[in-house]
Amino acid sequence: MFLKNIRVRFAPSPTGHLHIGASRTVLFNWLFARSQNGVFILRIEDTDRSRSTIEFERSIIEDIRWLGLDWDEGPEIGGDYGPYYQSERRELYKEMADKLLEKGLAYRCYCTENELERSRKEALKRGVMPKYDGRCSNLTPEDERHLISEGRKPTIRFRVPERKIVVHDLIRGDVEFDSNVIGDFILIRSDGMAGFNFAVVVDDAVMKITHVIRGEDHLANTARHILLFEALGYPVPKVAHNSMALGPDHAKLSKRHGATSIGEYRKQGFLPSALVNYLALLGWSSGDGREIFTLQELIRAFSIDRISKSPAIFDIDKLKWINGQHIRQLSIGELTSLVLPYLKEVSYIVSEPSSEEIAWIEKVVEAAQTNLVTLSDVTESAKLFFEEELDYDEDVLGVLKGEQVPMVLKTFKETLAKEGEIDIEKAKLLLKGVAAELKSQGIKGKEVYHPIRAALTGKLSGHELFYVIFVFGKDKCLKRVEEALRICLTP
RNA sequence: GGCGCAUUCGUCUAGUGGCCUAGGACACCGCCCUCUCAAGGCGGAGAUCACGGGUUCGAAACCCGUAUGCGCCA
Repeated sequence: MFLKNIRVRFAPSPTGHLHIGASRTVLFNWLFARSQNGVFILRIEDTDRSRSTIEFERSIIEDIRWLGLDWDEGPEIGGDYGPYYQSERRELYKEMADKLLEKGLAYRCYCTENELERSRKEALKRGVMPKYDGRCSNLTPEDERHLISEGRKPTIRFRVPERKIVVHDLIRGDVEFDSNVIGDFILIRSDGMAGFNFAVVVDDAVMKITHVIRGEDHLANTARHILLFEALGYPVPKVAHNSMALGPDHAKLSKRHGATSIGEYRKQGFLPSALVNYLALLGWSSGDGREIFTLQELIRAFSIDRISKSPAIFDIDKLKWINGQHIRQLSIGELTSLVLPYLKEVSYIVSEPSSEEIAWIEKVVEAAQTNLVTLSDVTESAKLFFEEELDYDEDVLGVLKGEQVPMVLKTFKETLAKEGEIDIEKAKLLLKGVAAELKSQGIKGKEVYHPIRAALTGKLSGHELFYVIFVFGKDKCLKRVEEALRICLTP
């Protein structure tokens, strides 16, 4: 049933926040690990010290956790294959590079940036592919001594063998590359830091990664990786490259397209379960047409071979729809606690609410639930319940001036006055009763409900009326009806 | 410049040679429900399966080429 001893990893660079594209990759890795009873590893690729920051690292970790994805090895929890920061693995990279140097599979290159740049331009001018020409590949010890005496600091380059390389991609099938299009690339830079391609391979090899699931942008690099795994004497992990996430203009998703980081979606009031659900659908499908999933359900349904090959455009409308679906599946209690921060933000709630207040807020939430697309919509939806003053606009006043209105409101008021505590069922029945009574006097549905809505809310649209009565309670309703009666009786 | 990947309704996708006069979902439109806005239910419109050649009795599906988009290398 399960593949054996699966180990996968997600390896972000802390040079920015966790964005949509990357979070889809984490998700796929995590889902694969969980569905195969495997191990999910988080590794921080902070080799680029100038661009990496601790703030980004924290933000990425926080966002992954918020999405509901946990890791078995990595930052904060450690593991048997650490350290899980590339910046702490310099010695290892050096050791591995030295091994390749010894075996003659790598060599020191003393060319300077300037020299390389010059030959690159020249190649370009001649219309030839600009790749490293291997001029340092056969230096004698004497040559090297001479170059060092000039004060040159060497890089270590991989001696790329002549051969065909076939990448067996789990999503794309076999992809063939010819190594003669790859120049001898840098393993260790002159400052001693490992190059990206070398660090990834060393880490994946030593951490015993069995499956590499990552973005399509690394597909071509995989040819280099395979060469390195073999040179180092490690088994080549299985690879799967999922497509890119694009903006509506088919360009790679970026700031121009609005919110790109997971954190921004969280602030806007998207649920982690909805985001994960949408992300899964963006480039994967269950095959049976099902679209709404919880994380647990995704684990059961997931398989790598159902990941699609073509790039996917991020569609905020569909995300919104899925978010609404997830919001409607929440219990009132759950939704209430999720919505509290938004109510506090606009000062509808100022201090920690008592259990009595919570009970009332839950009523508000119940009324609002089917109207919400994002959690933050609650402030708009619940406005009516938190603001004391009513502002009747033109249309509303028009409705209140209707001929039948005094009678409707009086009937409503008198019926309500006889009631005790009001719950949803009672509110429904009460409205029905009022409507039935007035119907016998020739006043129809709309002429009943509309004025009552206008009187209670000052609006002509909004929540189901019985919710309004339920949330307001008897006294507030009576007060508002009396106010409205005064208005409609004033000529 | 070379190499690689991709291409089915506006968008995400189903589709692994006959079930495809191409199915579903979002968005859009209409109807129902209803005091209203949503939600929900029902229905509609929307894809010459990028294009051109083949292979085959039969192709969205397999092969070749072209175009476009994207990526990688430096």
